[in-house]
Amino acid sequence: MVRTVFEKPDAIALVAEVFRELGYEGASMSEITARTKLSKGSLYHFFPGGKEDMAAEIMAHIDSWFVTEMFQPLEEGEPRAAILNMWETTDSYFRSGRRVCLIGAFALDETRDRFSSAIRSYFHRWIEALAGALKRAGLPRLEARALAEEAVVGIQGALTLARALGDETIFGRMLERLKKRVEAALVR
Amino acid sequence: MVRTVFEKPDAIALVAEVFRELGYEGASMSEITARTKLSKGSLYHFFPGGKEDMAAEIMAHIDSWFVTEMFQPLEEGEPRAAILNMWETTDSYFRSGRRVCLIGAFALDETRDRFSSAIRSYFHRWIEALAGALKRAGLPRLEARALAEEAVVGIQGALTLARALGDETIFGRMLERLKKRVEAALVR
DNA sequence: GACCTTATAAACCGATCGGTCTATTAGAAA
DNA sequence: TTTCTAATAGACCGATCGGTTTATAAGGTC
Repeated sequence: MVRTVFEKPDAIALVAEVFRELGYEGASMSEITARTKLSKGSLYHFFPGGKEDMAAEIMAHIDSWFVTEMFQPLEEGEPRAAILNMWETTDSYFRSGRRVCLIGAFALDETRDRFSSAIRSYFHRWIEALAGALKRAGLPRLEARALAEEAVVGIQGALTLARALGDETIFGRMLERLKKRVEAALVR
Repeated sequence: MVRTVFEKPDAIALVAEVFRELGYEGASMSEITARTKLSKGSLYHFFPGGKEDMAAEIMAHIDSWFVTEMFQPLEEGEPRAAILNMWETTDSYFRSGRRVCLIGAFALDETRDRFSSAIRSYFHRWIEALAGALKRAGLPRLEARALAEEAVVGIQGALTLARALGDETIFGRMLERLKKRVEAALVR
């Protein structure tokens, strides 16, 4: 009998993709084992707390990825470069809109109540980090805040519509518009 | 024993609210009976096809509501008035962001595959209707198309973030921004 | 009041749910 | 090579799933 041995980071990434595709309730243990090829034994070995544990670890993993790749550069780095990096990172992470935002999806149904603080802090930090960078790049505080909010809203909305319409181009168009708007505000 | 007698439109509205709160997979029959006070007998009387039937009827109901209240005015009425009506209707329908867009939520997980054509046509018609009104109000075709897309994207994104952040004000702010942007484009 | 259609209640069904448990294997350490 | 721990496989569990069925009550029509 051939057995594949996984390590926890791989398990997190594999299970994450199933939650992304099926949602929290839709991702049954049998679907998770079928799609990831991880047996129940493996899953409960890595995630003793079951589904809720999996989701929590996945969200923490996503959050820390965004912190290092996007939020910290926005918070601490050269603001204009960090903002340009954000557009790039967003486009590649969400695969030009073909990939769902798991944290955004969790926010919509009752799953939100289980993970409300993780969900809230993810989006809050994203908006605040971007607003901070915009301010350091020269925008007045209120304008920076509004523009940051609008960008994160636009990204989430575009992800929803990309899937709803089955349209591979809408996400890129929206990202381009947001980028132009930010650049226009900065040169003004 | 006291029995309450329902009619189908009431049943649709009650079940819709449960799907909205729990999502398609999360809305189990036991949760639906508990929250709506409709027994299984009643539910399968009104919806012989079960959950899938319920969801399909609910989406059709929502769609036809939007057609009469928003899309047809945008398509046939005086464009500026219809657009103003759209902001109002959107704000009140989504209860200033406290209410989830069920069709948008269905688009995110595998539920989309069951109802893909209904989901696609709802958003497609919304964008096209708004783009048409903007064009009739004087905007060039491409600009009207882009602005319409941006408005629907912004509404969906604001709904996601309103729930994610537990913020009752973000939806109104976003709607106001979109409205301003449309008006600015029209007077230009 | 008799009759009939529509709607309701709840017991019941097999299938699947999330989760537990035991036995076994892979692979690093000595 | 022996030993030990981390990882895997899958049978098994009670609870809940979506759905069916039977019996009964509501409420309009005559």
